[in-house]
Amino acid sequence: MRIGELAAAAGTSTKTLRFYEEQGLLLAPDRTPAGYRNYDSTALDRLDFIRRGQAAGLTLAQIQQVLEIRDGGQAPCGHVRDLLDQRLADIEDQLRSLTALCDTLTSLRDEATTLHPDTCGPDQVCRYV
Amino acid sequence: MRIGELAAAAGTSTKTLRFYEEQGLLLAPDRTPAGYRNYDSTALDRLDFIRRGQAAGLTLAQIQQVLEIRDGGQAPCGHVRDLLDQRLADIEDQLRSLTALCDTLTSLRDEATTLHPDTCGPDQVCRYV
DNA sequence: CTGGACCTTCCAGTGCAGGGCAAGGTCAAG
DNA sequence: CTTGACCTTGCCCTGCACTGGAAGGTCCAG
Repeated sequence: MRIGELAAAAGTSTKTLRFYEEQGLLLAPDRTPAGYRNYDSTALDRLDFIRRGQAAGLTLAQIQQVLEIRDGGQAPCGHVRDLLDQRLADIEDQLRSLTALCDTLTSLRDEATTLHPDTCGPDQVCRYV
Repeated sequence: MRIGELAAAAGTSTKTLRFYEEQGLLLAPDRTPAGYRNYDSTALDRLDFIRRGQAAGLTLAQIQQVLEIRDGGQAPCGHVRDLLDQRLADIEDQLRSLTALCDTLTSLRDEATTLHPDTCGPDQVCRYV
């Protein structure tokens, strides 16, 4: 399987695949005599795992760590649990601050709708913000 | 008021102030004979506005647009309303996808807690993700 | 044998919001 | 007179996940 086929199968670009290899996410595949990368089907599984990890909000560096543990022959379960816990805590923080921001913006918006524009004093930049 | 004083008063750094000036967010202040920036108190108001805009999730480029309209002598109200609307829509999207992600992660975590690590097959990278 | 699709490597840039450091000028206190 | 705190400009660096382009090699159909 050449790089273009794998990219198409995984729904990504050849650029991205070479980048992943450089970052240690994809193992360097065999090469044809001409130097072309020659992937086997496990590469696609690996890409699917990377995609699921990204969908879970992990960074490429974190995904790389998990793959490295697995490549070393160990089950990365404990590490993955820690990563998921950390992500959950981060996301709950983000949710809290986004919710607060949403409330603030909503009330700013409501003021902006009910107040007349000409009540803006020249002394302030904008009474809405 | 020199740049260090203004930075301290605004709770930011001199680097940031010079950066804002370069980006058109702060007007270029007068200079002392030695070439030092000499701010008046309106600069602090402007920085407060920038900080409020950032707190509302606007980018510096968007804040700069609002300030530019205001500097041009017009009230930026309509534009600000549009920006706030856009931000609100974006945030609601973010909230939706974060909530979904949170649910997904929570169930992944629960599986990771209840399943034994040794049920991980060697054929998959990690059954948790 | 030629054209076009594909592959290779390397270098550089994107967006956001600054941070770090160098080399030099200025000012007030001791 | 010197020390130290502050100021000036200029240039590159950060993190994240890619993306673009140049210059050249390979493979297959017509």
